Amino acid sequence: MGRASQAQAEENRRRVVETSSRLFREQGTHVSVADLMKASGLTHGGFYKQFASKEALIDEATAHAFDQLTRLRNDGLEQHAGQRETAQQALIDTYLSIEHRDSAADGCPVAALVTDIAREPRDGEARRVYTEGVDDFAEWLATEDQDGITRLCTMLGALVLARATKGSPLSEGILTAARAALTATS
Amino acid sequence: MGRASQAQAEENRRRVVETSSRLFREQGTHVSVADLMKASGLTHGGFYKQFASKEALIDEATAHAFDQLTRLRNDGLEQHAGQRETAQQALIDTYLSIEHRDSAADGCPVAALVTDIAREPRDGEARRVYTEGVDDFAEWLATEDQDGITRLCTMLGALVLARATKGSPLSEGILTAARAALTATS
DNA sequence: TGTACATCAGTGAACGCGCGTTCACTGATGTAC
DNA sequence: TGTACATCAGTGAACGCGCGTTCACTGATGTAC
Repeated sequence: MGRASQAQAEENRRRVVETSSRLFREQGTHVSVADLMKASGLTHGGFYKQFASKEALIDEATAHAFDQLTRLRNDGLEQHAGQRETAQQALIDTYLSIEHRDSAADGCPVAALVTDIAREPRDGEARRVYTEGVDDFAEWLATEDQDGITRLCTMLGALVLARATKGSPLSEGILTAARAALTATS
Repeated sequence: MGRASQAQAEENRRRVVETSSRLFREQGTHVSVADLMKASGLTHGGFYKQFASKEALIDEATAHAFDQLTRLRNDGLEQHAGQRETAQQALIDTYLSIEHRDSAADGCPVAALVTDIAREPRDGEARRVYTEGVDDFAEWLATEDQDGITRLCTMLGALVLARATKGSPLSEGILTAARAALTATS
């Protein structure tokens, strides 16, 4: 193989963060370094040329997922010409869709990482980024009638419950009920 | 050591299920067989005299946690002399308390196991028990004005989010906001 | 611009360790007479 | 009721395997002249 160019190395590093961000959301942060590297098209030996530890990658991948979430929300606002409530309603419908339930890898990191983050070290970077992400999301979801935190709790609760009960008709029922509740009150 | 009596063996088995049910809720189902046995006061070698596999123990421990939850709800109803809405409100306040946030081991399995169950095999016993448990809980929480599923989503979402953001003031804010929302609408 | 050589991204094998599971063994328990 | 012996719950060492991390090596890349 030999040495990769600086541009190639940078591109490889980006791909590892991107891939890990997806696999962590899909399967949890227990995914092994070897699997993450293989999914990125590399061998696992080179991992420590790019990252100090697996923990450091978890921090970066978490930040990456939250950047994506912020971008997605901003795009939504722009698409609805700055109409806050319309953009919120559109995001809620997407959030509580069967597609989102079935593709955690591309989905909301607040929901996908909630348990893994609760078990991360209290002073870690991943937790800091996560908490900040929850705060931002709640602010974005707020209406005149209801605070955004409660709406986020209902959305996230519905999504993780629908994932845990997938295979039973209850799963779709959860999404439908939460969608109805979050449409009626806004 | 030598052979334990039938009564002792039964008692040991019960203790392993009980201990595992707590540790799984606190730390997830990744807790090792050796740790579970040690926490139950036994050595890990004897595990397979009592259980077919770790998977089988997860099934039993999940069922045990849900039995406990059902009992707790029934006790609540009894304590409030069958007054449904009063019992519901009392449970909601306990559910969204800092004590519940900080003691997942004794707490609600719907919240504690939500991610682990989503990653369990689709046709497993643990998933079946979990889904049934969600259904029962939702039914118990229903009011004339609101379906129980949405209330459960908000409660569970708030609890897991409060756990993931623990250490930040946001964590207490989440519990307070959800408590207010679930008191206003009932 | 062309040549000589130091750098270092990526490889693949290895490290100690903990996992779920198996097994030969122990000796008090439970049973048959 | 007392004795002889088969049973089997629990022990502790071992199994193959995958984990996070380390390291000697390769050879194209980047740099100094």
